[in-house]
Amino acid sequence: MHRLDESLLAPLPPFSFLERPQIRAILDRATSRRFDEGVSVFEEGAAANSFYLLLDGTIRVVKITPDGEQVTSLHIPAGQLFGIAPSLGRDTYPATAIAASELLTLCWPTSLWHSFVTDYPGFATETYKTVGNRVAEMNNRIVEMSTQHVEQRIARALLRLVKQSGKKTEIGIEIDFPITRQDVSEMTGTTLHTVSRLLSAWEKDGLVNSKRKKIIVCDPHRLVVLGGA
Amino acid sequence: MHRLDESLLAPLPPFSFLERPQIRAILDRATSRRFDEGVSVFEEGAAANSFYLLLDGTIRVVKITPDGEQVTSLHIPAGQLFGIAPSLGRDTYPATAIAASELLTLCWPTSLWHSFVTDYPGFATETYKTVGNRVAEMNNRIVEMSTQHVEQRIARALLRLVKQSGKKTEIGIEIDFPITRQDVSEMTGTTLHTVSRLLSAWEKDGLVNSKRKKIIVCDPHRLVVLGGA
DNA sequence: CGGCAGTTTGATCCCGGTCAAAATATGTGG
DNA sequence: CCACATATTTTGACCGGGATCAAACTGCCG
Repeated sequence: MHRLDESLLAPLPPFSFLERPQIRAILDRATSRRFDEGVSVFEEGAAANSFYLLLDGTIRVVKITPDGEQVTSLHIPAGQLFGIAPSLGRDTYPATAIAASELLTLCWPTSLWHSFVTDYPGFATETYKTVGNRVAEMNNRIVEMSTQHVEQRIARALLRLVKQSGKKTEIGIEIDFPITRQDVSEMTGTTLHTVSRLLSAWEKDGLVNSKRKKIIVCDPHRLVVLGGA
Repeated sequence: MHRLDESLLAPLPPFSFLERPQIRAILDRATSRRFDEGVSVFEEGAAANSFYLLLDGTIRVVKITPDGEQVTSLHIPAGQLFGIAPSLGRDTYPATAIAASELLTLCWPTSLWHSFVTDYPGFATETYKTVGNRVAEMNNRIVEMSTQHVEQRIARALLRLVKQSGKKTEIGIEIDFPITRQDVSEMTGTTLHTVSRLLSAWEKDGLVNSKRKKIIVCDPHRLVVLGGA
């Protein structure tokens, strides 16, 4: 295992209050792991033996229903902790984490969680802020699903992805990991058919520009309008 | 303010690890507050000045959309903490808490949160378990809304309420706070009309027995079946 | 170049929302 | 204790968004 640089962690919220030696200590106990696109980092219900920091790539957090349908509850962008079941007093992962793109992660055994929380000032606070944001996002999802039509939900889903993992191009903002119509439908509780029809229509209107596994939002503002006043 | 008894808190999870003197100290800093049915304890977006323990009654956690629609994201039964925005690093309440029935609460200023967490062993851990359960419940809501039909969602919503706040009667298990068709529709993302129709049909089948603002589940098992294999 | 993974598009159907109105409880003041 | 106002529930008729079924099309990779 090659030695990781401290400047990697210093700017990230959970570690931003720490001194270099502390970061060094944290890094020295970390394992670096790579995952290919599509593989799962851990599965729902499995023993939560490790927690992770996402250095590069995007995580898709999914739940799988008894009859095999997938529901995407969240996307996690680079720079955030994930698999932090212990923070909520769980000893098993509440959902499956899938690599939406090739991933680079740091990984610690869950047994270290407690010492991180007690030894490193700000670690707990910052971590719970992250949890808080995710809870807020889930809450919004629930409100959306209860009150909005499919078109609005899809518009908002795209905007969320763009805000979180958008990469500027000349033509618009691109979602910088591979994403299919099916993926979008699993985020919004619809079917790939409906998503396809909608994207086609939006493409005709110049709102988006999408290729196979790629979506570029060209006119975010009009998408916001579609997403509901 | 009359003196509260320590045996009130001792059996509740967040305090179960504490000694009597510690509980005494906590109680002495608490304010006891009563709320009438229908009033709101705090509003979404308001400064989170206090956190609460629900001694008696049921809380309905709602979000209100820009166009005035209400969405119920959670019900909280007696014995649990609520309004614990500080635990997720928020300084404002993420949702509105409404008294589903007459309430009795204890209330502490948010400024005490930090000292509770650091001074009382097990307090943080147990609290985060509660948060974890609520997150899990929200996750389930999302999965349900994405994959299930209205009938299944309503069946599950009733079962959840019955499990959480059920009171046994000769005829079945009764949801022990006033609840209207409208309330159920706000929990499931439907309309009161659909809920009414369904409840009428279920009543004919002997599955439930409902009066104005009252729902009694007579045959939970068949309801589980309806809720999805 | 064959084959799979992803996308598009059409045709059809039905669940559940919307509109409308009446029936039934509950509460309140005189 | 009754009469009226208000809140909740019920039921019917209708309709439309989006799921479902079906099939063709289009990259893309080995």
